[in-house]
Amino acid sequence: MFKLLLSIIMETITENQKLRVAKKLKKMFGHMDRRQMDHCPIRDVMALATDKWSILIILYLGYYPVMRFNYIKKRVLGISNKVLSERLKVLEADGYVSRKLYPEVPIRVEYALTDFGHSYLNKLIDLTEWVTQYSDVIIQSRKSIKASL
Amino acid sequence: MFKLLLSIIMETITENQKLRVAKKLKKMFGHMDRRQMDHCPIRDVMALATDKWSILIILYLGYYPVMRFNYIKKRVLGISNKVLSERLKVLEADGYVSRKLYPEVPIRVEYALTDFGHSYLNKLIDLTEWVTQYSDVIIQSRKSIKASL
DNA sequence: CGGCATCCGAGTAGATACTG
DNA sequence: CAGTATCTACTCGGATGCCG
Repeated sequence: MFKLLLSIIMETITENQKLRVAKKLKKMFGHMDRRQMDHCPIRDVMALATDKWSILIILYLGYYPVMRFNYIKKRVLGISNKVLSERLKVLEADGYVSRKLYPEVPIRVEYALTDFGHSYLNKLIDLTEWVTQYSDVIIQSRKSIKASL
Repeated sequence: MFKLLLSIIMETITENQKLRVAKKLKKMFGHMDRRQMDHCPIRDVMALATDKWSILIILYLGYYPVMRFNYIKKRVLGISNKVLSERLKVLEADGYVSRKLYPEVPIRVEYALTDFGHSYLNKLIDLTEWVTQYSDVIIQSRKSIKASL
C-alpha cells in the first residue's frame, strides 16, 4: 500500500520518458558486450565514488573549498584515520580531489576538489536532491514492509 | 600529469556552476544538523541502491521490462543466488522493483521496475552517461598513479 | 599534524546442497 | 523454478600505537 502512496506522491513518469530511457539503455547495452560486463567500467568507477564515505567527503569538500585531514575527520562523523586516508588516496588517484602538502612544522596538508571532482559533485547533487525528496517515503515504506514480515 | 589531461579534455566547469552548486550545498547542509548526519538519510538510501549489484540489476530491469529470477541471474554475471535474492528483497522493500508471483507449477516470479524505480533509473542513467564519458580517462589516470608508486 | 602499520572482530560474499 | 540453509573464506572497518 505504501507503494501506492509512492506512485501517487511522486511526479508520474510518462510513457515518453520511459521510451527515452529505453533508447539510451539500448545504446549503452549495445556498446557493452557480455565479456566487458565482467569488469564493467561503469560499476568499476561508480563503486569507488559512491560508497558511503566518499559521498560525504565529496559533499563536504564541495561545501568547504579546502579542508585539512583532521578537519575532514571532525566533519565526517565516525570515520577512522585508516579509512579516511584510504578513501582520500583512492579519490586522489581517480582525480576527484587534489592533495597539497605544505612542508612546514607541523606539517599541513590541504585537500580540495579538482574540476573533475566538481563535475562529479554536480551529478551527485542531482542524485542527493532526488534522494532527499523521496527518502522519507522510502524509509517509511521500508519500515512498513519490515513490520509485516 | 594525467590530471592535467583530465581538465583539458573535460568541459570546463565555470565559476558560475560552482556557485550554483555551493548554493545548493548550503541549503542541504543547513537542513542537516550534526546529529542527523549519524544516520544520514542520503547515505542511508544511496548505499542500498548504488552498490555494484543493484546498479546492474536496475539497469537490466530498465532494459528488459520484466525478468524472472534465473533470467536475471544469467544476465548479471557472477552474482550468486544468495546475493541476488537478497538484493531483490532490499530493492523491493525500498520500492524500486515489484515482485509478482504466479503460483503455477513450476512456480514463476516476475520482477519489474516500479514507477519509482524508473524515476531512479533516470538519475542512474545520467550518472552512467557521465561515467562512461570519463571512465577511460579515470582508469588511465589510476594506472599511471599506481605505476608511479 | 598527518598518516601509515598492525592486529583483531564482524559482517559479507561465494559455493554447494537442498526444498516447496 | 525460485529460492533458502549452511558453511567457509575473506574482506573491511575500527582501535591502537608509532613516526616524520
